[in-house]
Order: sequence, then C-alpha cells, then structure tokens
Amino acid sequence: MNIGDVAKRTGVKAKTIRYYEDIGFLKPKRTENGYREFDEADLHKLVFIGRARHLGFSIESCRALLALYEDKNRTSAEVKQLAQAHLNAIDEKLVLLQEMHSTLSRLISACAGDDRPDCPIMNELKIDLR
Amino acid sequence: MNIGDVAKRTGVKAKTIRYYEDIGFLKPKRTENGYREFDEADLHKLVFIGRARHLGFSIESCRALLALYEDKNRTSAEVKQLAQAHLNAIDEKLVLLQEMHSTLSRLISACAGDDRPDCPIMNELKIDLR
DNA sequence: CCTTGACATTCCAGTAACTGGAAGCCTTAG
DNA sequence: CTAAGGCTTCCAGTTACTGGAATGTCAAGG
Repeated sequence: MNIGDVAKRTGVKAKTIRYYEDIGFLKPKRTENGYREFDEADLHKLVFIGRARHLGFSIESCRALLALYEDKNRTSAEVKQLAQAHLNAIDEKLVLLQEMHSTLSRLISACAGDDRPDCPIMNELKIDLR
Repeated sequence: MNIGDVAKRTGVKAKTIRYYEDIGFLKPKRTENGYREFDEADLHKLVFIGRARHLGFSIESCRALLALYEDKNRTSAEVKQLAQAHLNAIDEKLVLLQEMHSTLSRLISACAGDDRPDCPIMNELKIDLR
C-alpha cells in the first residue's frame, strides 16, 4: 500500500508518516522504485499513534505506549501508570488555562471597549513593580 | 542597571531579556564595557510583557499589546478585542484538554492496573480501522 | 509514443519561545 | 594576584510537525 492510501485510511498525513518513519516508529519496506510499501501492521500502528496523539500523549510517551502495545508480557499497571502521569500533566495545564480564563474574563467584563484609552486590562498589565 | 538585577526585579530571566531584545521588544543602551544598561521604562516593559505572557498571550500578541501600551490614542476597544480573541483561543484549548481529561479518566478508572496484560486503555488505542 | 497530472522521493528550512552551553571578557572581593 | 561570579556573543537543541523545492515514477489519454 502506498503512502497516500495509508494516509487516507489512517487519518495520518503522508508528511507525518514519513516523519514517524524518521523517528523510528515504523520501517516500511520499499518497492523497486523506492516507494514505501505499508502492510496492515503499519496501519494499525499508525492508528494507534494517531489516537494516542489525539489524547495528547507526547511522541516519547507514544513510543513507550507502542513498546507496551507490542509487549506480550506487559502489565496493565504499566499502561495505567503512563496514562495517569499524562492525566496529571493535563490537569496541570487545565489549571493554568482555567486561571487564565478567569482572569481574562474578569478583565474583559470590566473593560468598556469604547473609544477611550482607559482600560482595566492595560491597567492590570502595567501595575508598578513591587 | 545590569541585566542580572533587572532579571531579579522583573522576574524575567536574563536569557529571556536578551531574547526580547533580539526580537525588538526593547533596546537598552550599552555601557563602555558592552554591558546592557536598563532604565525604569525597560523594567516596566518587561513586567508588562511578563504578565501578558503569564496570561498566555503569544509573543506576537504581546507585541500588539505593547504597541497599544505605548499609544496615547489607543481605544479600550482595541485592547478588549485582542483580549477577547485570546480568550477565545484559550477556550478552545480548554475544550480540547477537557475532552482528553474525560476520556483518560474514564479509561484509567476502567483499567485494573494489575499484572495482567489486558487493558482498556490499550484496547481503546488499538481498535480496528473502520 | 508522448505528454500530462497525480503521485512518490529526498532534503532543507521554518515554526514558538525560549534554554543550555561554550568561549571569552569584565569586575570585584579577599 | 587570583578566583568567583557576572557579562558578552554565538550556536545548537527543544516539539512535532509543515511547507516547499527539485526530482523521479506511474497510469491514462490522444
């Protein structure tokens, strides 16, 4: 199967698939003309990676997940630990974003948004040094 | 004032201050020996940028905010619009992260986390192609 | 048989916003 | 005088791709 068709079937772009090969996620055979030739296992891997990425796992975490994916002797505890670590990271980001959201919402509500220069948003940003 | 002291007083690292000079946020004078010499206006700018960054504004948005900051004829509407656009972007990220959070939480709860290989997290990632 | 268009290949550069490190000069305290 | 620490510049690396250029290949139509 050629890279374009793989892209269509997996939802992972051709450019990205080449990148994933570069970083060692898969090693498709090559046909005589130099084209990559993908098999079903490659497709499954790509979908797997695509879904993990969709859940926000980093490439390095995907690498670890992929290793577990191919490890018959893995334990669900190992998988769960990776997922939990990732969830913790997500929660930290959520907290930061929620803080931003609430501060910005407050400032935006307080701002008249008219043609005068006076603005609570600017005031918050420019308060003096302590 | 030397860069190290500025870093301490503004909370912006020396490395970052040099970077901000590179990208044109400030242009401190130089003393005879080549050291950067910062004045109070520089300090205020750095704090301003630091706070905007803390609220998640991109460097380019900071550039726009900084322009408004220095514009006597700005309108609060202009500021509000930038802030609103940024808030919208934050909200989009929040939605994505919340989706990830909820999916991952569900999967983690469903995973035994024991020494067996069977794992709902893995199952979700490896489901067949449609 | 030839051309044309849609594929495929590689390689290089750019993105965002710094951060780390090397090599070397300057300053200040002891 | 020396050693520590601060300052300088410049180069490379980070994340996960993405865009683009130059070139090669394949299948179909005239």
